[in-house]
Amino acid sequence: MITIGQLAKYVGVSIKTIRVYHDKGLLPEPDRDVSGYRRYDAKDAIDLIKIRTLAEAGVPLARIRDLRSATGEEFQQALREIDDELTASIRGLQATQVRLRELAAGHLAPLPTEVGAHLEHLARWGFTPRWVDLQRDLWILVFATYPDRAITLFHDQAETLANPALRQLFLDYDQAHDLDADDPRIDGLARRIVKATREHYGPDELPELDAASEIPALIQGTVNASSPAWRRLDTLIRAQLEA
Amino acid sequence: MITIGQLAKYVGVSIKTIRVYHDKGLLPEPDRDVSGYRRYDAKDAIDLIKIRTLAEAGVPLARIRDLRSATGEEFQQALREIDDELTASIRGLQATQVRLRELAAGHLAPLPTEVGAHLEHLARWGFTPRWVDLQRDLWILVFATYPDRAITLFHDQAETLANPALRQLFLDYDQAHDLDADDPRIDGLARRIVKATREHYGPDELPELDAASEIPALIQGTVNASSPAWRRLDTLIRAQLEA
DNA sequence: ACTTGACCTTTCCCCTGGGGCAGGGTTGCA
DNA sequence: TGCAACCCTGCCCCAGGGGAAAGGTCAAGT
Repeated sequence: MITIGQLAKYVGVSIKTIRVYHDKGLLPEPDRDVSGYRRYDAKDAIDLIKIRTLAEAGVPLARIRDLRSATGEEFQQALREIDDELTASIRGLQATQVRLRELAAGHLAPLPTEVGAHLEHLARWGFTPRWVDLQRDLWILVFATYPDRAITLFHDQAETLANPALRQLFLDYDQAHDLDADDPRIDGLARRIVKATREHYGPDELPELDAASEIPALIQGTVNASSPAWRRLDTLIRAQLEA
Repeated sequence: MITIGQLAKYVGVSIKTIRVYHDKGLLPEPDRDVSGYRRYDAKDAIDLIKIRTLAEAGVPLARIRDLRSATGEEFQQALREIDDELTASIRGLQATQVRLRELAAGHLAPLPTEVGAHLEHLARWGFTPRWVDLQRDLWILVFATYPDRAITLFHDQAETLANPALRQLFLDYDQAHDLDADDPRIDGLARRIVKATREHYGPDELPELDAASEIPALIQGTVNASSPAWRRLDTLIRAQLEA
């Protein structure tokens, strides 16, 4: 009949852990000797080893406790479930490891240099610093979120801005920030943007809308929050494109 | 400038999680709007994504917080360490899975039938119930701990007990339980046991001693605790074998 | 016989990584 | 003007223990 300390050392857990298991009903309290010390036998040791095997598999203590009163068949079934969960969490960790390595491999780099160059272009084309900052935030987010497709999206956007007529639309969008929400010029701008969008993508497919739902609504939220006029512009454009 | 709820949804965490990260200093508290709501920008979003990547790798929040002030080189070094730890914990889970499957495969079966038969033999040979119980505990433990080697050890032991002269030594060990610790018969028994051991294994290798250090000290502890005479016997045998 | 150190007992609060609730204020939309 | 859906802070809860306090017990050495 060994003491709690010997049992703990043998199984490789702390004394505290064994007492916690008693408190939570995982391991029955053994008899005490004359001085009130707990005294354990070999059965307790193998019970404890089983409990630890399950606990190390991530099974919550309450579930291990319930398993104590399970039949053989229920127990086997539970073990299969636990095994599956274990497999899933191993897969999860492996996926995390992949992401960790992507992080290490430099996807923390703020932005490709060509994007930085493009942002400087914007200022020279007459966009406000506010707009440039917004664009920087947008591309950081897009590159963080869709590292593989971001550069394509970026080239597409850069090409659009190389066209002076289209660029003017964006300049007008930028300027609209400070208009009153009910300024009639907003309606005109919305119509022109919708028209250009339809010409660019055809009447059937509107990839920009799809892209916009993937490219974080975060940015549109930012845009809308900072100006009532922009909010109205967004509402008008969406309504006309969906019509 | 988005709200906490939008940020949470975007990154895929709970609002609570973000607030916890503020409290723990992982993510700086952003500015508040006029109504006291936190307002976030894209930088916060990518910071949060980085934090989540590390947190999902099992990195404690305190360590992630410290990483915030690390240089690029320190950060890369930390990532390598985290990667290694992740590999180790995946290995650990896989090992747990193996043990879980052993458990499911029936290593919970108390004891092979031939061991049960052997224990009944012991009683008929004149061993006390106390000795038989001790042997049962021992074999339960050995089969739980070394499932692959236990049956070999058991056959070895059964063979030894089939020899009447050697069996008498164990019977004498059993009987010695109730002697006084300073009874001279204990010294005689110790000498006979040491002699038999040397004859059985030769003078150079003493596999029983090695096995005894692997086969849980738990049992020897139990043995020693239950009788001063047995304790003395153990001490004498060890001293003479090591000499 | 006494001390010493290692062990044991109980109770209590601490930690991490959040979840959930209470009780209140704010915003947007009809 | 109402209502749902936000947001705020503060609080307690969970698992799975760690560690400290304050005391009882045991074996060894002197």
